[in-house]
Amino acid sequence: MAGRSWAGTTLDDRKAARRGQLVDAGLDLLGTQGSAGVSVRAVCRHAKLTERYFYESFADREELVVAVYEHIGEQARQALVDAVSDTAEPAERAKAAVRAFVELMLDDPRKGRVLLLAPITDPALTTRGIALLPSFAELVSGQLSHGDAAERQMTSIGLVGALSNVFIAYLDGSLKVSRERLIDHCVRLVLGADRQP
Amino acid sequence: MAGRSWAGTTLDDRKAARRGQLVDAGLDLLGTQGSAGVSVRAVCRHAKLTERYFYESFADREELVVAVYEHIGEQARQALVDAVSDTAEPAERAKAAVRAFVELMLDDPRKGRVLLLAPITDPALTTRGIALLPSFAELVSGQLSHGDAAERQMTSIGLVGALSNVFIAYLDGSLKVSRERLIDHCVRLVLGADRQP
DNA sequence: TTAAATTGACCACAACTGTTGTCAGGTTAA
DNA sequence: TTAACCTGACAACAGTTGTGGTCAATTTAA
Repeated sequence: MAGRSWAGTTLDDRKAARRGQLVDAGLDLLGTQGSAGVSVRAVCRHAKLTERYFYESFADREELVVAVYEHIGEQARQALVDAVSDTAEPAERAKAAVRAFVELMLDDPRKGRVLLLAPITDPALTTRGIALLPSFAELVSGQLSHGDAAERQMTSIGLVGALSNVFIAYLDGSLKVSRERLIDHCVRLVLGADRQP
Repeated sequence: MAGRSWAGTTLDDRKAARRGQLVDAGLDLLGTQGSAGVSVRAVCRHAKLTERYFYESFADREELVVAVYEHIGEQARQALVDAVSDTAEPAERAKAAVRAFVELMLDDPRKGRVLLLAPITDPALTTRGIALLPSFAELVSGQLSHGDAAERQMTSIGLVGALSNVFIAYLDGSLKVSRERLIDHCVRLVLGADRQP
């Protein structure tokens, strides 16, 4: 029986808590050491749990990685939606969205690295094409007005690449500019992505 | 004595040939299976040589990876320089450069993946900040006229990111456009990177 | 022919991986 | 207190890794 209380909490609660610890540990490792640092054993050591509990919540190493990525992805999506829902004017919306994204990543760079780097470095994510960023780009830039479908697709892909690279450079310290200038530049990228040649 | 002839060739020659085989094998693995596929043993199996000869030419797994990256980087640089040296008119130069780059990568996608993906996926490259692409961007876009140093740096980083992402999408098949449209779009990206907001 | 140099096939080591299993103890409801 | 359950620490498996070494066979210059 799952509802039976044990040590003050129910079994399901404790199981969920352990799952949370594992995801947190996964975020920590994926966000600092990258894909190679995320082994079942390392995650367990980090979460101070034994392998037993890993396989209680995840079938695979892969499943954990996906869970971490989607966990962060959901946070980012939510942050974007919140930021956008406040304002109606397009330029302001873009600015608010970019600002929300930057703040999410600067307040916790691990999240930025998971979101931007993990999908290209970890096979578990690469294979499945679980790339949330393109959908973010659509969300941010609304609908691009110029060009046909292929044109818009290229523009959107390029925009995501440009933003990612700028963020990454900022995160690893090779781009030294103020937070405000970074945001400004990214806003201009977003707004300028849809111009006639 | 190194000049002594053996089996028709000198020792140094054979050593260099083996080194070449190892680098080729490294390119093959890094360009298809990614960073994780490049282990000393896998490279040796692929090159049909034994570990002994690996350590004859490289101290580390790391050294091999760097050698592969720089090998391809040099090829790309050369292709760019050749393409640019033909024409003087800026727009034509950009077009020629982009075309040369695209052709290099399409004729051998492994090279594209090594050049674009390896520096962010392999720790041996990530750590050392061996990213040739920024210097390529400068070479391609000449000198950006607008903005101060930080502005130009952000623009350049963004441009590289945009191009990389478009290339990558093209390489893995998620972007289905003709070669000509791809080149056109990239040329517009390069030319448009340096416009006033 | 003899002695030296080169080669390739292995083997050894310790460390790590994913995954499953066992087993002694603690905690709780009955 | 007893019996059911939960927990944590391990062990075992077969595999891979980086890095080094050994040893017999081959190839050549002398």
